[in-house]
Amino acid sequence: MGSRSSWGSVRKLPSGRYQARYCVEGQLVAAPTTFRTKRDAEVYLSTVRADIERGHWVDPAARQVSLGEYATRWLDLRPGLRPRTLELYESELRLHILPALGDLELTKITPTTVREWHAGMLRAGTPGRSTVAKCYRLLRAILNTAVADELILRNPCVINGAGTESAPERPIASIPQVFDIAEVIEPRFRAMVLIGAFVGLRLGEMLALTRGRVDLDSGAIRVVEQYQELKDGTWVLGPPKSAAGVRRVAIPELLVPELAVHLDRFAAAGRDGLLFPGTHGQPVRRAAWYRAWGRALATIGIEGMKPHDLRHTGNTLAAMTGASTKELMARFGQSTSRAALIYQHATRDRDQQIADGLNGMIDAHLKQRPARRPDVSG
DNA sequence: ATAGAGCCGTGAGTAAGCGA
DNA sequence: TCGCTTACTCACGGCTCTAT
Repeated sequence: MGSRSSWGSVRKLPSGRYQARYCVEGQLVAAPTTFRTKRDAEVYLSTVRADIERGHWVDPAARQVSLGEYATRWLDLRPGLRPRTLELYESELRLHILPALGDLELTKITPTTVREWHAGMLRAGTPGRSTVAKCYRLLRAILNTAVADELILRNPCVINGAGTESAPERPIASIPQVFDIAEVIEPRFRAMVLIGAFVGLRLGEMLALTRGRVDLDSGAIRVVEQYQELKDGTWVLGPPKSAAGVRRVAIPELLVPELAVHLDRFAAAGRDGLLFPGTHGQPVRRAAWYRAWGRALATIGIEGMKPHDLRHTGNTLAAMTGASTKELMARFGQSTSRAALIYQHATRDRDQQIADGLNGMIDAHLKQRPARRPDVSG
């Protein structure tokens, strides 16, 4: 006969050891281990009771769940992830997280475990810092869910700043450079360069453009979807990166004839015909575009510029026209002012140039006339 | 403003294709 | 078969949206 209270009990097993059990939500839960003395079992029960009262109780069954099992389930329960993100998470888990931590039970993962895993990657130098930060963020996200599921008390990912990545400022193509690139790039990509720079579409958005989305009469492009290319080479047509990505963007008038020529020569037939079709009717492959870009830049001797930098050009030029941040966000499909500001760094540089120019004019003016002190007496 | 989370871009390495 | 080009795969690095 064991000792009892309203919620838990201790009993002596045939082995002579003591087992503590208690009732949670109508279920009888046994302690994960047995105890040598009845007193030890009772102490255990009292700590469990205290945890329950503080809201800190964790199901002992959860202690058996390994990170590997939990991470797999975590991914399964996120059907809303975009395909590319799913691919990314799977490879981060497979390559960097699970080999090191996958066999550990959730409750065995301590801040020290995480710290050692994280420091180990940084020390090794592979993967790069950006990937390390990504892996850390994914682990933290998974363990946050484990906290919410009440499988662990707190998240052991507590390294300050480990989840953030620093992004260097990107170069910006000047208007002459944009046209230089457009001039020498494979002709089927010419319009892509111009649209990228002066309409500022994201690559996936350009790939999903069809004849029907381009209205040369009113001079506008409707962006309503984007194409993503997966590892296995399949294509996924989906919504743009954010809700703000669905938009109508006006085309600078001088670009209209360029687009007319492109439609004529390169776009697939029909209203649903892709603007930038690949050789087999599918959207043109990213790699083909990057290669063409690389060759074009090599031809004209520009270094370090990447296709996505065209979008910076478009944003920055648009900012220089005096567009407000709101207007820029609408044009470039950004949903936060922070994103818009990322693209406006060069405008601050430009402002400095303006100030410098003014300075020169004032300087020239002052040199032409005798110095006169400002009259501050009256 | 910052942290957390999600998404996209890039390029090295390798396989496949192809003409000489 | 060789040597070159193109296509493909994979893993990494960077950007940006959302929540707080």
